[in-house]
Amino acid sequence: MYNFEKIEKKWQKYWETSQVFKAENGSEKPPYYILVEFPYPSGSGLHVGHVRSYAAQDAIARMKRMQGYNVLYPMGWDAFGSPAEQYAIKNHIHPKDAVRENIKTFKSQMQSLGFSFDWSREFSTTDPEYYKWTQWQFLQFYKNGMAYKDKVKVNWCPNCKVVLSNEDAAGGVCERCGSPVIQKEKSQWMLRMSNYAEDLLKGLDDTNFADKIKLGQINWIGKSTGVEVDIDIKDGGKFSIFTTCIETIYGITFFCIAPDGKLIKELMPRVQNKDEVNAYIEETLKKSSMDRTELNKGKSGVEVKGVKAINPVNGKEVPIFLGDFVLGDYGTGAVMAVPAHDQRDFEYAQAHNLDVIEVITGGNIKEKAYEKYDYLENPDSVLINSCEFSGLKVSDAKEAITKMLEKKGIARRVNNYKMRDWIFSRQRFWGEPIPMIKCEKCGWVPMNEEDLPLLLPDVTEYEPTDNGESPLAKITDWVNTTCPKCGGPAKRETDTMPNWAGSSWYFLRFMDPHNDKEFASMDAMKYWGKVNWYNGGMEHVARHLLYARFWVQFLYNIGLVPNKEMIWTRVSHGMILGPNGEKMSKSKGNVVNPDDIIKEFGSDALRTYEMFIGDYEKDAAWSLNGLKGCKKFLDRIYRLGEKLIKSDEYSKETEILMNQTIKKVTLDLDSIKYNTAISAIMILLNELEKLDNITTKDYRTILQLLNPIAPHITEELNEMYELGDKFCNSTWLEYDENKLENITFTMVVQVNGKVRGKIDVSSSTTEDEMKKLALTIENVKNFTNGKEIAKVIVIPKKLVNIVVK
RNA sequence: GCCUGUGUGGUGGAAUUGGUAGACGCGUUGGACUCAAAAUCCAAUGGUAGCAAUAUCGUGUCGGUUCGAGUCCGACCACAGGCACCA
Repeated sequence: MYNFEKIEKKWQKYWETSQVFKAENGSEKPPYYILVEFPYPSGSGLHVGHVRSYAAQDAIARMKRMQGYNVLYPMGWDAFGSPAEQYAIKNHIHPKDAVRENIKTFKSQMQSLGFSFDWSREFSTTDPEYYKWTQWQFLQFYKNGMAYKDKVKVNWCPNCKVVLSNEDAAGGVCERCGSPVIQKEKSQWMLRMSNYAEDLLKGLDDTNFADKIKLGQINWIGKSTGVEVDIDIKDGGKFSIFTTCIETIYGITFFCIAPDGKLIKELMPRVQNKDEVNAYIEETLKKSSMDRTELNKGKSGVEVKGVKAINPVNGKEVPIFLGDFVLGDYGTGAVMAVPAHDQRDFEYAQAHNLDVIEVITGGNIKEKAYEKYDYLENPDSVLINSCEFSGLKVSDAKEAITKMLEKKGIARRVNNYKMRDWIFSRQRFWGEPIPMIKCEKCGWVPMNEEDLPLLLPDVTEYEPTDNGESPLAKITDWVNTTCPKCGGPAKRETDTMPNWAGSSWYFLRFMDPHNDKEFASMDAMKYWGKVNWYNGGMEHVARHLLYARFWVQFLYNIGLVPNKEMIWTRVSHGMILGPNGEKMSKSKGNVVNPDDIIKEFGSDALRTYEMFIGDYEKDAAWSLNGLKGCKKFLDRIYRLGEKLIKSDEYSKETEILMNQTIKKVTLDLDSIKYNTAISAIMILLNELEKLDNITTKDYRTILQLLNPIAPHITEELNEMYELGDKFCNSTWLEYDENKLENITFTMVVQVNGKVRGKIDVSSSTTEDEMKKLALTIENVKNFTNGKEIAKVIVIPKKLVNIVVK
């Protein structure tokens, strides 16, 4: 048992006063930027899950420093957002006061874990010095035509009285409070993210994200390539449809249009069954797009009577239906329906008694639709019932029909994206105020950049208004202002930004956090380059990562950042689950507080355990016994110092293992395999314990290998036994390539692939010798005697497999 | 429904990417030390049979490829996450 409390405090103090972890901009050392998602400083304090990722990145940071890099490992606070606001509403304190307290707690918890953050770069997204630049960047979006105000149908949470982004309303319920989301029209600030769909896809090639993470991005963007076709309406008018399956155009038996789209409004005067249609529209508007697009739902819809569409390829008159599965804001808000070759259309046709016309051979359309996934893979499928295109293969028909329609001037090849523009307004208090002013004469006018930051006022009420306006709307002193353009009376925008805003560029600010001339200097950003490792939760992979990439790409395009992608590798850690294997939560009573663990076992033990707990990228359940095992390991490391003899050579018995372990730990830390790195150190410890004496070099080496993971105890022992420089000022370990191989190896002998014997032989044994030796083993003879040896396979320095008949 | 993962002892997990399955840790059992306990140390520990040597079965299931499969291929099952009438 060592006095971890005293030791840990001592070294934390030393690191703080000596500023060894301070990163220098423009240093001659090669830069290395390690980033971990900055936390939202919640009231409940640091979670053991935070510890996992900070400890992991800390280990890399410490090793990289020893390897001679100028490491930037910063920490800050993502402190805008609704939990602080909700807390403020409940407890009648200003969110900024609550946030200040929470940050204090988080910071002291982090410091008690000895993370090597460069605290000189700390900031919070709620600091006016920071959000000034978030506002400034918004103005750049605006000035470049990328921000606009639009009346859009938005997800409205009646409980929180806020508009939610499409992403925040997943599942048809408010992400924050769980209430059902309804659809409501509201004027919102929007960012033209859809302009970047193609660039965001292409940019993935310039990153080193894992495939599953790239796929997450690709799925969000949701590109589909197809054809937009103009459709004439009988007796005047027309509309467009978008399809990815133009080859089925002769199979159209009806069209389906969005109940919430513009087209139905235009058609209304001609509609015969107005009551029915209106009722259906009203019904649809109650539903979120999530509800509308849910599978296993009745194929609801009504025919729009009195209006017919003309199939452009054969002049047939076709009925038009309203269907809520067609969304007004995706594609053109209208689709062609081909029941023979689309299962959804097929079921719709059955429900509404519509024709089914087969146009591609190979399926059984009496039972179900023969869909593109199937016919595209069937080389025998050809078109039928398609006039001059009948007999063509599907891929040829696709091209031929498209060309024919293009020639007629009624079709265009287009790409559609699921990803929509980013709804950037929130009717909240605790966010960055949007620096826009509405003038009676001039309309929307951006604030003068030199007037930023636009500060949040100090008030006592944070409740949103009942009509959904931000609490800021009630503060008339703040709202009333003058127009920057004409000087006339004007009002400020009262919406604030979403909390994704501040986190979309914080990694740039860390490169130059105290700059009051720019959000970060080009020199600083060029020096640091891309973030080498970005760690965070899997839950942020789709949204946060996409927003951040979009933000950076925009800044790049207006010449303000040096790279189009600023993040090279993204790593996501698995969750730490409760001891029962379930997600930790207060309600389940399975929350582990890191403070308690540090107090009882020390932060080195906690760090070591969380690194040893399992595969870093997978979830793992908390285990007190596992933690105790790691504490025991550190105690043994401590006691190992009792049998030191002075020597700057490795003990002969462990020289090979030493070199092997240095190699393994170095490689494992570089590839986030912390659990096997620790396991290798444990194996080394087991061997060293067997010796009567170990050399000071042995000891220093094992301590240094462990230092990135358990920095306090290793620094202490290194100092106590005067083994050398402090690790935080040392260079990393080298291994000798010539001393990685043992003089003997265990040769495995198989007969027909089954292990029948093992024998230790010299590493210099040749393949022929291995063969001969194999056949001398008694048990091997038992299986080969009297049989014909057909083949002998030799894997050098590993095994011999004898194949007998 | 689609996409992406995952599936290995009592348990957390290893396995050099096709070459000894179960490293390392936990737990359990036995032993040493102790008046006793804790701590520590030593030994054993996938199932079955056997005193043992050893044999046999064994990485979700069923097949296949291979001298050899946890790893590759095909089909399926279960769980987790994501997306979704996206035309």
